[in-house]
Amino acid sequence: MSTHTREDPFRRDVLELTRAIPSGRVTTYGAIARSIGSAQASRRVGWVLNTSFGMMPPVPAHRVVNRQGLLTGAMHFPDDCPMDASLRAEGVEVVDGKVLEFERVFWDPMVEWNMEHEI
DNA sequence: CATCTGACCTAGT
DNA sequence: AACTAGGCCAGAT
Repeated sequence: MSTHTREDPFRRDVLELTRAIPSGRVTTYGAIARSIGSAQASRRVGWVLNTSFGMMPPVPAHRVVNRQGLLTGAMHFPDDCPMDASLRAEGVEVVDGKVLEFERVFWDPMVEWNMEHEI
């Protein structure tokens, strides 16, 4: 079974956790990776999200940015649904491809997701 | 088949 | 502060 199927635990966890990010908040590739027990695999998180367009239920991949709050994945979004516009529509301020007040907007899955799920 | 690339990050120098 | 190396691993070359 190849690793890009629904069966892959890493992939499954990335999608599940990303769906848990509240509207108006953002988290990071590294935070997701750490939270699902693959601390070094932040690059893979991006790869999984890149395959998540059009999935049902939807995956709010625009809520995942890099550690500095930069919208490093922006170029992979469709022109009619750009990453920065999607964030602004949720009340997240973005200037020059960067989330303003990143520390305030940051949603930490280690705190807000794992604890809730008693991991 | 080998090597490089990338929606990244940490640790070490 | 500015590097570098290493780790992850699917696709592309």
